[in-house]
Amino acid sequence: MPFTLATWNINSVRLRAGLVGHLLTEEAPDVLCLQECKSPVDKIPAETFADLGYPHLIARGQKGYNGVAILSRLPIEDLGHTDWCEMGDARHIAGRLENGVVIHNFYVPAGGDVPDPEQNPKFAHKLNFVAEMRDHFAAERPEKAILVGDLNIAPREDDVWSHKQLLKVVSHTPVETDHLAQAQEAGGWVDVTRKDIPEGQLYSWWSYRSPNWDSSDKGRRLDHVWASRDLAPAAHSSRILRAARGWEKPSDHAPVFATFDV
DNA sequence: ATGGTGGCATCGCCA
Repeated sequence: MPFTLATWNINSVRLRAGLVGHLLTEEAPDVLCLQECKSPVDKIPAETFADLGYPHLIARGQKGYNGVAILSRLPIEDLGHTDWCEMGDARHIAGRLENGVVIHNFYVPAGGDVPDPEQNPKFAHKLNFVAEMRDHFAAERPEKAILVGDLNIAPREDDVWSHKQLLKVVSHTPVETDHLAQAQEAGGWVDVTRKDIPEGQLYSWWSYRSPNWDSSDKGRRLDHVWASRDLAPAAHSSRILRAARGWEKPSDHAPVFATFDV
C-alpha cells in the first residue's frame, strides 16, 4: 500500500492552522509531521484537523518554543520521545503506523549565529544534539523507519544558494555537515529527497528577512526525509511544495513530500 | 559590515 508523508516547519501551529488545513485538503498526505508548533499539546487545534480527516495526533509541546506533532489519517501509536541533551525540549516524537513503519519527527536546534561551540552555547547544543542522534542510531539501527524534520543543516553544495558564501554561516559549516553525515551513516539512513531528486539546487527554506524570497531565491534545504536502508527502495516521487512559501502569512519553510510503497 | 522579518512566554528572546 502506498502512503505519502509530508514534513513542514509550520512556525506556530495555532497561527497557521488554516494553512495546515489548506495543505491537508489540497495535498492530502497520509501523514503530516510538523515542527515549531510553538504550542502546548492541549492547545493544538486537533478538532480542526480531525474534521478534515486527520483524527490521529501525537505531539510534544511547550509554550512558545519548539514543539513537534504528527497528524495522521491512519492510526499511529505514540512511541514516546528522547530528551536529547537533557534540555527538556519538545524536539522529537516517534510513532508507529499499523503497517509497522516507525516515524521519527525531529526539530534540531538552529544553533544561533556564531559557528563556534566555545563562543556560542547554542551552536554547541546543536552539535551535541546531532552527535547524540548519531550515537542513538548507531546503538539501535533503525529498520522500517522514516526520519523527517527540520534538521537545520543543509548538507550538500546544491542545498544552498551559494556554497562558498555559506561555508561560515550556521546551517552549512563543515562541522555541521560532518556531524549530520555521521548521524546519517550511523543509522544507515538514506536521504530520500536526494535519492529521488539527485541533481540541481533544492531548497525548503527562505528567510523572512529577504523581501523578494522568490526572485532572489537565496534558499537552503533544511528539511529532510530519510529512510532506513531496508525501506529506502520503497520511496519515490519526492517533491518540495515551494508554492506554500508564497501563501498568505506563510511559514518560512515549505513542506517536503515523499511517497512510499510498503 | 550591517540589518533585514516574524512569532510569542511580547518591550527581549527565539528563529
